[in-house]
Amino acid sequence: MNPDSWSAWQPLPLAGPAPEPAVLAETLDGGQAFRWNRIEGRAEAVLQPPSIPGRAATPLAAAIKVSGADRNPRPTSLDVVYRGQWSDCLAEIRLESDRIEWRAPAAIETRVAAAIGPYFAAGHDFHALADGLPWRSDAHLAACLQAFPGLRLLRQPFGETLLGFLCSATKQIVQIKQMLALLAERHGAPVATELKTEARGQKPDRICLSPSSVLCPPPSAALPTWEALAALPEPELRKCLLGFRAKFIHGTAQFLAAHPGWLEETEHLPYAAAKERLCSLPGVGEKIADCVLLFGAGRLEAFPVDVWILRTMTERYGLHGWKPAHVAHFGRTHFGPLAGLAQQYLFAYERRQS
DNA sequence: GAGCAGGTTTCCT
DNA sequence: AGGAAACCTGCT
Repeated sequence: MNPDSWSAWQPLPLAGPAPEPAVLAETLDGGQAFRWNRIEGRAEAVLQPPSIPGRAATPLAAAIKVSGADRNPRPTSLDVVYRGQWSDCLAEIRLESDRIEWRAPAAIETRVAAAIGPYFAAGHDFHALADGLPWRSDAHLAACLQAFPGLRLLRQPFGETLLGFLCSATKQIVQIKQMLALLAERHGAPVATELKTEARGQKPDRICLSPSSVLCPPPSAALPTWEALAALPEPELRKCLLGFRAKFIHGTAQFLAAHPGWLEETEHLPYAAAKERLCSLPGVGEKIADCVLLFGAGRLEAFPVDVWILRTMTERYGLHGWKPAHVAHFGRTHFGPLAGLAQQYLFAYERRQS
């Protein structure tokens, strides 16, 4: 077996409807997670355009599609591949017409196979869950649900989610991704060193980051553990573009190092208790705590209020002049125990508008 | 070159 | 309690 190779593509069975490309993009790269990047479509994908049911691909149509793909970077569904990482896993995801497929470096395939289902909360049918939201009496919510069919919440590793959102204060997604990539590259453990061999020997995939990116090589290191972060002096952290967040991350790392097991206990506490504990960490307020619990602990009652949600609730729900804390309370009572799921749809919708 | 960005903390009234 | 200002830094 060649350790440099990738496993075969295999289906990722997710409960609920398959997302369309834009919805998959929103799920992986829309602010829940910061470690997914769209990579260039592969030759194999371009040469095998999907046969769309009901629209048989004539040779001419196929030829047009292929030549069009050559000139035009706009991807067809099979061209779209995302590469992402979490804990000590690295995987690629692509969208078939009716399902999601994944693959991993062959050397870590077993590990990824065991972890990818939980990461995607594969057993949760979010579409069915969303039916329990008050969309029947809330026209805007109904529009948001309809606009993003197949949108999912991820269930990321708790500690990594905390790190990601500690980086998020007044930063855009691209910049957060840069910080985390830098942290991983400089202070994280390599995930699949075999890949580096492959990347050197063959043509590496291009990483697509919106602005001219700091990140040319595809990331292949895990994020640093909190233990590793605790061993770093704060100036070292500042070198990773963290700015004033470095102090918070340093402080949190010191606290966690002094309280073994604290993070894992927090992860399994009920929502209110977990949130209270998270908010006691330096740099963690209500918003970040809710994000960590929603995206890193599966607490669907968490209702993070960021500027997008604030805008939504102000403009579309008429809550002019409300403070974030009041908006959060309104959201939890109006949307109920799945408020966090509603939040994700509202968030995606609002972002698309601008 | 000034202003701003998916937030929290601190310092005010 | 509630409302500014400060905190870093890279990008437009």
